[in-house]
Amino acid sequence: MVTIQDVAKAAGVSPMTVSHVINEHPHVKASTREHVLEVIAKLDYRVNVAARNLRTGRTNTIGLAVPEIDRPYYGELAAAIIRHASAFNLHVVIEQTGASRENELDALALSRKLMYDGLILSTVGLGPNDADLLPVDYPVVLLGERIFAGPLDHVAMPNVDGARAATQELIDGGCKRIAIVRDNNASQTGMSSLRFAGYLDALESSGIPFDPELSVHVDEYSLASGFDVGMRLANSGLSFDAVFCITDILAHGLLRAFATAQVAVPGKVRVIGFDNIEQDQYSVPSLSSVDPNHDLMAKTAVELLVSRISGKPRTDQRDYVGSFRVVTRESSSAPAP
Amino acid sequence: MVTIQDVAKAAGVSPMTVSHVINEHPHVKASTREHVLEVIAKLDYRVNVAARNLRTGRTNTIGLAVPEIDRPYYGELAAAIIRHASAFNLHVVIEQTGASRENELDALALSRKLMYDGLILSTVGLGPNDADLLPVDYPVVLLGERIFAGPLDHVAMPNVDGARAATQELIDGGCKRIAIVRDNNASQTGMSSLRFAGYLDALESSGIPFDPELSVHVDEYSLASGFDVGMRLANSGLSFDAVFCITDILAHGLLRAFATAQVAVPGKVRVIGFDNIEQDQYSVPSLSSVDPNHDLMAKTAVELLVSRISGKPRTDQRDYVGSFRVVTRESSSAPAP
DNA sequence: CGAAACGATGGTAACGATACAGGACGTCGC
DNA sequence: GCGACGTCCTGTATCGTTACCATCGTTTCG
Repeated sequence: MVTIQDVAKAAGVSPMTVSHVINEHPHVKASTREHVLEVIAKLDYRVNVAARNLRTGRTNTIGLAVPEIDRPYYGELAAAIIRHASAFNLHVVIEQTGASRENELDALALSRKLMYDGLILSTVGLGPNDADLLPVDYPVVLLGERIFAGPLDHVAMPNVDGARAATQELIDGGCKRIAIVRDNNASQTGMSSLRFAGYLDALESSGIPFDPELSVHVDEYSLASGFDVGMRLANSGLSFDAVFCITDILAHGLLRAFATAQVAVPGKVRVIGFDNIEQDQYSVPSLSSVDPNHDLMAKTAVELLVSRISGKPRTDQRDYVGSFRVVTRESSSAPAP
Repeated sequence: MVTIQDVAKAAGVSPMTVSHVINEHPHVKASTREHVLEVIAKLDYRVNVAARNLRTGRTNTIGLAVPEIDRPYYGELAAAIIRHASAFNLHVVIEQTGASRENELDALALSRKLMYDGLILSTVGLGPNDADLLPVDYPVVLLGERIFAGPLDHVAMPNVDGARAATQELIDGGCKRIAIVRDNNASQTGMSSLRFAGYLDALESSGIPFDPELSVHVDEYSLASGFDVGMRLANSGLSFDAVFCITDILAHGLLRAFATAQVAVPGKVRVIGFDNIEQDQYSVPSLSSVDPNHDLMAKTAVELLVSRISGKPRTDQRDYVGSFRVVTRESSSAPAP
């Protein structure tokens, strides 16, 4: 392996000068720089990142812990985060936590092994009781719900407002019996509860009573669960004229179930989701949704993390709650005559 | 920061003993181990990964370079690779190359900076002329086409056979005018050409003449392109009774276009894709596809890479070509009476 | 009973880069 | 003419860990 020493020797300068050239420090004569660069090219020298990391105490790498990277929502988020991180010369390591509490904590532990300069953690499994386990002295940005009282930076979706607007969209379409599909996590702080709260809000302000029978539950956010719940609803004998799925992936599973069960959407039942994943535009029918502006969330999270990494003191814990807009598509529109 | 020295001092042993404990070396008395572990826990000591990397020359991290992580195919692949890599205690850094040649080369360069122990490279942008740029002395597994003559390990999909089988599925369904949607990359070695070859094969062995008008092209593999091409086909006035899309993502865009243009699938036109992404089961209509067994490919790629990393000489460059099966769903089945 | 083998521990020297401090030289201002 | 400052370059001392080898008991076995 060719080291910085070898380059220095071959170029007739000190290792420090080579280092200065590599790191684009000023105060290196143009001719020297050229020459060193030539030698670097000739010897095919590559910096040893491990050595640099050890010396500088930085890795230029951040961790991104998400439940599963093959869910479209997280895929799109990860893509955006990687893109924004690369603007700061940061690499991104993806940890799949499978929404398990242990794995989320593992990701944190890794960060603190100095493997990452910081961590963006999409919490799903952690609960309020885990607040103590979170490091205060380490750059972490939580993406998702504000579960903790602790002083951590936080980028959240407009869950309550978005869900209220989604429900309102259905109400505005004349629907009165609006089912909601959510997960059965009892936590009061999770996404599910927040979106449920928005749904209740919207019902209440329109004077529509909430029917507990119309709140149906899934175990996980997947197409398969959405399909199951769609089938259950279709065959339940319940009367309903709309469904709000708290994530798009559930909605797509449910749409498929309704197609199979011959429940016309939007003819008989209107459907709306949340997340505005790309697929929404291309399903049959296309899916109305709440667009939380992934890209901006990703950008915000990265910037927040970068500012922590570069040493901003944690005195001012910051919360960012994104904006949203409702995107109306076929699934919640009046059917063509 | 608490170092191994601090632990050693506090435990009354040498740093080496602590190191042995951490790395689970044998020949440490159980009581000593216990005690050291206690001290580690008490001091909240964490290994400094950078120092370890420097000393051992390994990072326990591999790179995965894919065009875009938010495409379902790559998302599913990445999820599988991360899962399999973690069985070897390897972390995965994802680089998005955007299918550009430069970025693919960059990913390689990073690897050689010893940032990664090895690289799984999903080539799309590189061409046969770039063979020289590929390192022979570095663990790399190519995922995708065998573009290079060079001695690199390689995990490929059964492109030709899979495409032949997909086309045959349509022929078996009685179709005679079968369109193909592929990209307009002229390279003879790329996925597009291979799948096209399989398509031609199938036509020929059934004595169906190939009509160049039925070969339509896209710029990229995306829902949007699939939609465009679907619209173009629907409005082209061409007569066709089936479409083979060389990736599922194109097929889903196309299905949506056909829904919009009121081209009945499978009633009027049958459609089949390639990749068998999860979404295929849940679209309306559900999409027939060729399943290349992602998970096995991911497993193979990781294992191949691991064997190179652990020093197997590169004398026996290995090619692995996966198996496949055709999954028949609504889009290529006789419509319900 | 002595030699060999083994189990448990520790000393030393890197791994390859950069932080820091400082030296040599030239230029500028007054 | 002389100090002050800026430019360009270099020597030294680590960063925290593990590889390698040595050491010292203790056990085993012929």
